[in-house]
Amino acid sequence: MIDIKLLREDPALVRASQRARGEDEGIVDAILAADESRRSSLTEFERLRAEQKSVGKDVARAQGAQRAALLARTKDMAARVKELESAAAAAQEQLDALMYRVGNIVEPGVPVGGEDDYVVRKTVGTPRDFAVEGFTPKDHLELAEGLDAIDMGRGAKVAGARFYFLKGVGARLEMALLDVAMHQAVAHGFVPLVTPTLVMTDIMRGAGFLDEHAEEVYHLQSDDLWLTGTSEVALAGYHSGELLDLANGPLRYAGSSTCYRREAGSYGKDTRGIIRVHQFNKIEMFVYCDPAEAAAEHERLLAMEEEMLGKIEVPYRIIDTAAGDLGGPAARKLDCEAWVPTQGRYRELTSTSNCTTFQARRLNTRFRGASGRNEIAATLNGTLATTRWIVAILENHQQPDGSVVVPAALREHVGLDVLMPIG
RNA sequence: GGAGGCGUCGCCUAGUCCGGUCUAUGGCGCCGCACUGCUAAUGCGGUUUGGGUUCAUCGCCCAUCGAGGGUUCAAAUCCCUCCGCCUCCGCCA
Repeated sequence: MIDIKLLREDPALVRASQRARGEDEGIVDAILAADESRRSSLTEFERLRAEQKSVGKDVARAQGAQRAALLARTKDMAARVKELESAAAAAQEQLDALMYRVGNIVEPGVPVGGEDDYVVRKTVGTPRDFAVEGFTPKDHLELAEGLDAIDMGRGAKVAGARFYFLKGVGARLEMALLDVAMHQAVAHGFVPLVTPTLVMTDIMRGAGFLDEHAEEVYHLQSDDLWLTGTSEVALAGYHSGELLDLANGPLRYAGSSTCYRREAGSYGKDTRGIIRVHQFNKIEMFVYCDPAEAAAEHERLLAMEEEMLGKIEVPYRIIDTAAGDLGGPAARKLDCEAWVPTQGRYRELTSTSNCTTFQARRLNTRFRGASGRNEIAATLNGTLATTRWIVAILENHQQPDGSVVVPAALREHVGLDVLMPIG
């Protein structure tokens, strides 16, 4: 949620941000009006409540007929106070409902437009030329089946479409990848956390995952808990309601969790293999810091992702996502996309977002600012490894015989230099 | 699964049985001022967090005793639900 004071003081800024996102800018005026009515109804309530309290003290002191007279008066007043209180609460609710619909203020410099209007910041590495090498590359699933590394059929039998088993070298490869990512995180001072994957509604909403894409999230109705699509959710909730000490710099965490996504509305997209699945594993970086340091911290998270991508030795590019493609909490989002030979295009492997104070305001996460005042902290997140990385590793390191060379940095963790087809 | 105890403004703590004098007690810590070669000690004052009002300051007001409801003229205090911590019993490993 953005700061209502900012909206009051600089509505044009909020309108511009909404416009950049391709969202309703008329909501700004609706909020100003709702804020006005909230404040006037609150003032009205508070005035009568103050009177009620002071008369209540007289009641305590009064005796006999005088007391009865006061009671008659305060009885009516109590009913009126109750009305005004619920009117004020309703006005607050109305304002909140509108505020929850406003995305974070887009960071200056973010490209304007939609999904296809990203700006490529940098391209690293050169895709292999399989024509020159003299063979047609297999896609990740065909390779994995040859290696007996992924079993989609049995995944579907047991859990349905978009579920799978990682098996043998597939399982080993995933664990190695997550392990290498976690080691890197620790080496850079991140604190490892294995997080809950079920969270309460307040946390899910606070992290910003129930605003527009609630249908993307699995919900356990009988317990009213939500399955997280990323450990970002639990990590954002980790310090909710707390006053942080950031005097020694940002708090940096590396969360490890299984992630669950309903993938509603993606029928027919990426149906082959493990590119888009309902369940996968991820190492996620998460940072709490002073908002003044957030942009610099964002670059640090990106550097972490690049270091990790360097270890799997695949060509990739970095894109600056356009405003219209940002999630509500993000002020800026930078994705690293790896080259997938059989698709002839780059696919997202990591995503790092600067959420500034958007999540922390909802989750009431503050810190003691330089001025001595309590301020809302900034939060950032970024991917360090996911199951999907296997796709890029298999396809980019395949050989004509269907074997796959393990990138040097993973070899010790996998326990193999080359993954060999079975049979 | 069953029985019970507990949660107070940084930390500890009084208050809850029996509703009003709670504007939440006291200690520690912290901040300011005074005194003082310096430090310490001492004294005095301040010290939850949000919000409203105000151009702003001072101030005034509202909410806040784990969270949310309820009863009442009035709730830290009574009732209900939830969250968390602890103890015991049962069951499973």
